Amino acid sequence: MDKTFEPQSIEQQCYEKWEKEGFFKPSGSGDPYCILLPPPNVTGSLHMGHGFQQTIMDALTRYHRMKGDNTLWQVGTDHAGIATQMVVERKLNAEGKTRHDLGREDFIKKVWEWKAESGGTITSQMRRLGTSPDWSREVFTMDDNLSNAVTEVFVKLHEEGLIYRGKRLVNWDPVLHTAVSDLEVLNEEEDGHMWHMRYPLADGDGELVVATTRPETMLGDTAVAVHPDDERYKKLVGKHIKLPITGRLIPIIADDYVDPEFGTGCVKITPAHDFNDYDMGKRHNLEMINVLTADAKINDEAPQAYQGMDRFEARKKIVEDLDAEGLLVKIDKHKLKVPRGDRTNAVIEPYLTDQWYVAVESLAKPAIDAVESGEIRFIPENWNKTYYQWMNNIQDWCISRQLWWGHRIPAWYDDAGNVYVARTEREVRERYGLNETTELQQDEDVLDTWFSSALWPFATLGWPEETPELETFVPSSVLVTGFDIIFFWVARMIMMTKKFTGKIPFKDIYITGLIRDENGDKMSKSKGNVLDPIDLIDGIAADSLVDKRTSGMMQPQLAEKIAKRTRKEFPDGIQAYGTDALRFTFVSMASTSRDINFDMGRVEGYRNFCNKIWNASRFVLMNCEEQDTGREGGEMVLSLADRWVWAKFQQTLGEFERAIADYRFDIAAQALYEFTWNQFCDWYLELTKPVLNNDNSSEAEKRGTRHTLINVLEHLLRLLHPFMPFITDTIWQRVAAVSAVDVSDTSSIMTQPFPEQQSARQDDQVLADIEWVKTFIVGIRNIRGEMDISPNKPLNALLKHVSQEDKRRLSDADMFLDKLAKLESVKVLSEGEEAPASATALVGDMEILIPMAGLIDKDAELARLNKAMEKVEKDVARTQGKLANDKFVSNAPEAVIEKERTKLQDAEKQLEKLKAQHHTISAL
RNA sequence: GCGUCUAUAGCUCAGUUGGUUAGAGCGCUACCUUGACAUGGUAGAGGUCCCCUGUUCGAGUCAGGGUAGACGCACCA
Repeated sequence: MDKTFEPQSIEQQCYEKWEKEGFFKPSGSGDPYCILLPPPNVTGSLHMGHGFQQTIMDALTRYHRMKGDNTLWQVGTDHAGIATQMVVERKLNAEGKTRHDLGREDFIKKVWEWKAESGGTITSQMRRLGTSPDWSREVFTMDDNLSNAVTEVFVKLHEEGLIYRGKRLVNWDPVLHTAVSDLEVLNEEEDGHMWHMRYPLADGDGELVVATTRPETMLGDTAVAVHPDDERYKKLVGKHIKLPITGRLIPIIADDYVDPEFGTGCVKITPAHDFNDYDMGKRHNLEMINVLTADAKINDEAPQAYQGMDRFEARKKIVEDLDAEGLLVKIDKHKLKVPRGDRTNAVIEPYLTDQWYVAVESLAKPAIDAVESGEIRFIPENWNKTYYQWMNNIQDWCISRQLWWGHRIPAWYDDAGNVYVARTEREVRERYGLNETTELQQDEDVLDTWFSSALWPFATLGWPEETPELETFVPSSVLVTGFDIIFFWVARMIMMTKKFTGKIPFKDIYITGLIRDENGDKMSKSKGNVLDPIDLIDGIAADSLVDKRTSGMMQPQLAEKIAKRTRKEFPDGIQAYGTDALRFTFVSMASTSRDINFDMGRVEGYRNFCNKIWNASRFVLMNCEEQDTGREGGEMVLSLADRWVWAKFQQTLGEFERAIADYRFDIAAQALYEFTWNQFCDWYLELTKPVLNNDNSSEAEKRGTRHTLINVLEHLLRLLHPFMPFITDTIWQRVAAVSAVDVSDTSSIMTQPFPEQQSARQDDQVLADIEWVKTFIVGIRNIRGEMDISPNKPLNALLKHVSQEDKRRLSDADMFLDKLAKLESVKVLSEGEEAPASATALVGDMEILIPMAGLIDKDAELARLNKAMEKVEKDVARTQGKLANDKFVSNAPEAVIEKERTKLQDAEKQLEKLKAQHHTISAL
């Protein structure tokens, strides 16, 4: 094995083998365990959020697979209607064409071509991450079987009256020319103005002043509203306004919705361009005049002077024109929420169009019940509040999109405009008795991408066919996803899966935090702080990283700043840390918090951890390969350390499994790290050396230690495997051959069973014994460290107050003590025997004395003692205070009081010894 | 307006139902190339647990109030 761990040299071949051997498929036996991959956009490439969530899913998948569960990780990609269409359109634009030049059919062909070429990016990146989904079941949301499911669901919901078509005000993206759902609209507060405009009464008898943030919509005003009880305007209700510029007559109406305190108390009503006005228009039966085109220009409903003008241009002109006529009262500064499309960032326009909707209320009810009853569990739990809040106020879902890429709506129109819904045109004709002479046109619209995503839990498993997978893997075990798509996706899956299978889609919903940069900023192209997980795996030179961060920017003016920042942060680029280090970083960051600041220092730390595992394994192999490890039998004697490391391993295994059951991957990772580095490497490996490098050790002792070395490592690799698949499998190949593993199946650690709890190996006595050994050794090292005694200088130790148990431990562990503390001799003083002036360390009641002659400086030792006494004195004072408090003694549980008493006794004893020591030394 | 979350070492974060001296990694200091590993070892320094008031024998942990910040939903033209 190489001296340092080189991840690049092992990962690729490992993965190819796993996939080729079919290790990712469900075993077909055991309890079902299933995870659905949230399908990434087929246009996408792997970002830190994917890396994070997929590492967690893969860890769970590998863990359950090793546990013997019938484990399926269902994988697939999403056609991502808007995103994909935009990507391909942009490519066309670069060639000087638009999608309209191609026409619908050819454009869609182009998208499929693009998908065939570039759609595999994200799945190949997933492979780099070591994920182990069942690729043989990979699906795409536009595949025939999924498309059939989409059609089926649409038709069924329509039959039940839960899908309907209607002309309503929708959120219209004037750049994309499509309706979008409420969720796709982001409302950000922006600086704007409030214009106060004079609306003269038609009878010439006065005027009303209305206040608006959107003066251009006045072209579509069909009323002015006041509050019914507003004394100022009461008598005007029923009269008419002569609307400026257009000259139309519009009524003054009364409605509770108007807040008399706000603005002037008079509201212009534009039912076709404002959601509240729309509702009021319905209530009062007002005319709805649409004055905008699909790209938000003024249409020909408006006076000619404004036609064809962009809405913001028209705003300016209208304000000018009103001002010229003396109808502009004032302009105030005003903050308002501006709706923008989440894809285009264009200002969204409420727009009157025909769209398809899902009536969600009846679907929401069972979906709420499923969480309230505890059948579905959010982790962390508080996310259910977010879920309830939305579900209890859920609005009908606009599912039609005026795009070309997506599932086309299975509805057909005849020349008279009648609409027929069925699976195919032929079914329409059969069902509605239409012969071939009736011309039918399929609806031009496609469905919201989330409509098909909502079917993911059952459509991927074969629905509407009744497949065995559907039977076995619905509900799935856990959904791992971010809180940003609870409404978009999670809630809708629950509704649809309940509706169409009667079952819940998943039992647990593990909501992960959002990965941010080290300053807590969201990673974004425009901030130039994006990290690519693949760059952390492979490394990247500074120049390449700068190029990557500054190319293809929406705002090229930021490039210079980003380049500078990047060079400052990564003057030497990013090192190649390898997949296992990155994965371990992800799991160790997976605590319950909502935002996770990604810290490069941790990746480096965990890369070092990989190297530690690598080198520890080298040590083990060096001592076990071509040696007798007890594989073929033979007498074995286990040392105290051997028995201890097994006990410690058992403890760690328990902690790990508890943490995984609680989805506390950070705790699980911490347990692994701590055991591997601080116990196995720092202590156990050191403790094997006195046995193995000792001519006095018997062959049975050596065999026992080698056996323990290789087999604890073998178990440890299996324990680590779900988090660090590559390094563990690579090392395991060599370890297995020497260990007690059955050689008939050593193809991969992946297919090995997960380590099991063995009560025979739990041993509290041996744990305490080694604690004693550690305290002994650390005590001596302490003296060395603070007294500036070279670690190479052999010491002679004297022991005072040695109990029977100390004596037993001394005899069991003497070779460990001699070697690790570098002792030349250990002598037990008999009671009353005089000791020379010494530096001391305490192990319980026992005192270790290192004679000072020629070694130890008096003042240094006094300083050290003073420091120790100070600590203990503080402790004594605190504990005494507690015990002197009657209230504490009478109220606290007996166990707590007892603890305090013991503590005080120990501390007092210690203090006494330290004082005596101090006294002796001072007297020198 | 309604709701959720966060504040602990220089930095990034853990800290279970209240109960020993509040922990880890990185960084920092000193020493050490000891035959697994300098991507290492040994020893160490470093904390007003955001503030205030309570509850309690006892509060980083519970309650109330505040400060600073993040987010979601609904919104007044």
